[in-house]
Amino acid sequence: MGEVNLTLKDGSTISIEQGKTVYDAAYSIGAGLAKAALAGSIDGNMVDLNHKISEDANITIITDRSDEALDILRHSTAHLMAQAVKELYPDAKLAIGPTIENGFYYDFDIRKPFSPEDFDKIEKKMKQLMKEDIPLVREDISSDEAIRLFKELGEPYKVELITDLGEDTVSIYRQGGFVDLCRGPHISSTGRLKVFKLISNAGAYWRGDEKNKMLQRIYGTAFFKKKELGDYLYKLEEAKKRYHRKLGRELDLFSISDEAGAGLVIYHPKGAMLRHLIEDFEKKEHLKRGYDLVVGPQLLKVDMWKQSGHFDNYRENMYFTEIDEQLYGIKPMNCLAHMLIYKSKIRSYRDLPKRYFELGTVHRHERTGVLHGLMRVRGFTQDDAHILCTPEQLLDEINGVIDFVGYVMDIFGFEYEMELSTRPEKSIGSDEDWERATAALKQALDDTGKNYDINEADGAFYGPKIDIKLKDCLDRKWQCATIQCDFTLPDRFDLTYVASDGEKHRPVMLHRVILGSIERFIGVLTEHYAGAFPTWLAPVQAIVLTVSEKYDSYANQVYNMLLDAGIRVEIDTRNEKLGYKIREAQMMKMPYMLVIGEKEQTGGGVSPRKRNGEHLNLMSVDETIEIIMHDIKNRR
RNA sequence: GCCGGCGUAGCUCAGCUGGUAGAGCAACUGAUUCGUAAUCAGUAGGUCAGCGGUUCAACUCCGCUCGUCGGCUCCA
Repeated sequence: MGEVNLTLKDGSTISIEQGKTVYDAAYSIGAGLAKAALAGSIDGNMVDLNHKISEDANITIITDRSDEALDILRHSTAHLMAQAVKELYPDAKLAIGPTIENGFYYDFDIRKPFSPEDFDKIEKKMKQLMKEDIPLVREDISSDEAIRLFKELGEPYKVELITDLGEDTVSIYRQGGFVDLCRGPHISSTGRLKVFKLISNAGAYWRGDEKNKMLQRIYGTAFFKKKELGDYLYKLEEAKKRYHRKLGRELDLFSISDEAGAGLVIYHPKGAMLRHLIEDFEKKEHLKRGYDLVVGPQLLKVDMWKQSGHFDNYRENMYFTEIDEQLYGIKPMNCLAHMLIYKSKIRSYRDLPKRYFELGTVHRHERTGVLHGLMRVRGFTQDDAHILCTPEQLLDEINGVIDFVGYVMDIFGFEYEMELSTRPEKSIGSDEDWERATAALKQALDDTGKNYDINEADGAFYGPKIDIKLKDCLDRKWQCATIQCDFTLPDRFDLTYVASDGEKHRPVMLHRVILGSIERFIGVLTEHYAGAFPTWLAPVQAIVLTVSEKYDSYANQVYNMLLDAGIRVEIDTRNEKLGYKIREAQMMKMPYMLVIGEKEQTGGGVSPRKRNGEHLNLMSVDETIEIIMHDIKNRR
């Protein structure tokens, strides 16, 4: 046996006997490292500790401090859980068990769904298996052999996976009597899995297809240290305090009432004010960018929905109503009226682009299980626009929208992710159209210099799109802005413009929203600010608080001065102690509390207290107004 | 739509294995006139989500419906 040379991350090299393992390599660097080692990486490929090294390579030892370590730990914990489940419920069939952002899950086909009481049993079993310190052993075997093995074990899902992989060989991992198909790598034995917790269970379709059988999924998480798990669970608890429905009730912004119907939002005065402020902001920003404000009707005759294709493709999601023996569809999208506006005149290339903007309220019949607070509702208002332009103008228009999104998200302080979705299997339009539009979207994304993901085959059936997603308090992503190319509508409605050649041409259409749905945006925004809206957006910007009734008259003067200055102000002259009033205003997350007592009355001013607890000294009312106006002007 | 959890006063929650409801806060009334996150006392408030079933008896058990939460699928 010869020696092999291994190059470490820092560029130094070591040599070990050929056929020795990654663990041996780690040991030769240091006993401490060997002890901490979880796995290794050979020329960029992740491998187990007992992987035998056969030739010269670059090697990295993965310890719990490596970025990949948590993934390995969680993946192994998923196996541990699966082993526990199989021992407790031998009938359960294994499906898949990957790691996800904050943990892992494993899907099982099992007659009786899991309930939270089962979690204790499973966790207990996992702890027991952990104590047994069972080694996880990798084996590379031929696919045929693997299929035979899993057939014997009665694991049809694994057989299906291996068959679909179509590889000559696959790797399996054994831990005691438990066997799983897995790419690896894994930690070397179950004894190293100490900190884990099962979080929730849920149904999940096999391979994500609702035509397939529903499997039972258990979500869990794992960490290296108990404290990390504790921190994670604490973070989840804290996040729940920012949940927009809770804040919506506490701040009296909105409600969703059983009586009115699921998924229908009722805005209370403060929520309606917030919405008004956002809409007002949007109208101004759109006008600045050459959009025209338009308004379409709430329902249109069914013939129009047939012409647009909605009746064929979107009927399940639409509400209909019959009046005078005429069927009408309540709009689920705003595009139709915009088509009619375009068609109301002959358009020249000189008129283009046309940008029609509408704060359009739409209704969609969403399936009951998908409704979710303000994030997913049945009636919502989009900041919708349809841009009709020549093919040559397309790129500029897309760039304009992306800039617009960036500008707006910056004002609200959002980080966002962008995704490009390309042509799906079921789609219409010519290859050239798709290519040109996809290229334009991609070009525009590249021009931003920002990262973006590509979702292959995830575009709309009528065109490719860019989606922009924001995160909620639990880091779940919600699509807000979207920019979609549409090849069907200009065609179906026979939209044309006269080009310089005097001939009629088909315009290109862009469908886009910036905030998406105002409802969803308010939901995300509420969680983003934890309800403490910046002064320019706060439904109530300041509240005048009196120390006692003796100062009511002066306090009312101050209140009127702020009102005259255009500040959204309230006054609290109730017969309560100052501390009580402060507490209440604080819980309502009001940006400015203006205290008025003896000192202020004689001095002719106010003592402002800011939401963050900061006291400002006695100052004149004018000065206070100036400070608040400064916040508003700077959108703080 | 599917899988699982939950649904008790406006809010947060008690209510053991069935014997027909309780607290704190909020609300209302009264007293207190009070300086930066809760003054004290009293009063009122619930067809226990709805409907049906089992039972002498159901908030407690069963079924269905509605709503909601966590997921899956779908989507702004």
